Parts: sequence; C-alpha cells; structure tokens
Amino acid sequence: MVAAIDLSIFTSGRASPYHKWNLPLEQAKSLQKILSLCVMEKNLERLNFISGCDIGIRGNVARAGVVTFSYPEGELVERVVVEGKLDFPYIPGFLSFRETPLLLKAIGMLKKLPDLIICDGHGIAHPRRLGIASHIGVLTSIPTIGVAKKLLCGSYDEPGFYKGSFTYIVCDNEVVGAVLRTRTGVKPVFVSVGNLVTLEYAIKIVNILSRYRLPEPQRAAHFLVSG
DNA sequence: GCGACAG
DNA sequence: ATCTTGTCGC
Repeated sequence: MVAAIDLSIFTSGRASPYHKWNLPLEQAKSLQKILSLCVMEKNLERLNFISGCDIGIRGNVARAGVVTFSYPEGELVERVVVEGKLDFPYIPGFLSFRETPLLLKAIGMLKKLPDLIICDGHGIAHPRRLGIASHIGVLTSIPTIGVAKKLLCGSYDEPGFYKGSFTYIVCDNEVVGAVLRTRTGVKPVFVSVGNLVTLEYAIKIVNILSRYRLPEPQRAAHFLVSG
C-alpha cells in the first residue's frame, strides 16, 4: 500500500518542494530535460473523475481554475479558483514556469484528486518533451493530457474534415502527439501525452469529452477563470 | 543567420 | 493570455 499523495504542500504559496520556479532559461531547460525522463506512458486503470484546469489573466492578477466532473455522467463534482500573481514571463517553451505554480496551488486545494487532468497547452509535444501538462503530471503523479490550440514544435498533415479524424505530430522524427478534429469542420486541437496515459487513449478521451455539452473540462475551467 | 514560437 | 465590432452561416 502506498501513502496518498499530499498535494496540500502546493497550497502554501511558497516555492515548490521539488524545485525552484524562477530559474534562468538555461537551468529551466536542463530541468525540463531531466523531468521529461520521468514521463511515463501507461494505461489508466480507472476513470471516474476528470479535471480541467486553466489560467485567466487580468492585468496583474491571474486566476487559476480547476473543475472536476464525474465520468461518464459528466456531472460537476467540484471546482476551485485561486488568485495570485505570475512572476515568470511568457516565453514559448517555458509556459509551465509561468503558470504551473498557481495551477498546482489550485489542484492542491481539491478535496478529491481526479483520475485525470486535462491541461491547457502541450504535454510531450514540446522541444524538450516537457510541456506544461507533462510538468504538472510529473510533479503530481496524476495522469495528465495536454490539449493546445496551436502547434509548438514539429509538423503534421491536416486531419480529415470529420469529427474523430486525426493525424500525428512528428518532432525530431518522433511521434509526440496528434492533431484531432473534435468537431466536424472546426479547427482541430493538438493533443499530447502529459503523463501516465497513452497517446491513443488521450486521443480517444479528448474526442469523447468534446461531445459533452457542459463538462468539456478545459472549457469549463476556462469559463471559470475568464467570463 | 533566419524564421518559428503553447498561453 | 488579453484587447475588441460586426458579420457570415446553419
């Protein structure tokens, strides 16, 4: 039996117990390469609760939101919103150093940890294979999937027109993610493994979740922190 | 050197 | 991410 993960350590508002966040880019780069070695691709054994998380920014204040839904019922189970400041600037390839601290704080406040977290941004479809979804997944040991609106690295062929069709994202001769058409005729999303899931499963679940009217996790979280 | 570049 | 009006289409 393994002790439950205590995420309350992230709610202190202080630096992460695992590593500093305000790092020079070169150190951040090294850290990403090291942590990417911790990314594991495996099958989920159960999926009863799915969370979506996102960050909204207004001037100097940022709000991180986490929303949890039951699956497959799709009922709202819990939601958390926390406000704070972001000190790290947005630099392509280093998004997690900007948003992860506040997101972990919000995730750590959940009464019940989810079986999966859908993150806004890439997972391993990243130059150093550690996008924000992977970073969060590695630090929390919670399975994560990255869903981004734009490509960060690599190339792909346009997926088919209809919902469910997808193509792969190839970066440095590796398949790092997929471009999935979640709605017929609408702009596709970029799906990639964050941690502890398989790309095939990630594609499948993201496609399924996009059918839900209310519960599409990231959208719900986005709604929570913006509108 | 030049262009690309999640949120 | 955020700032923003009207407008094309089902």
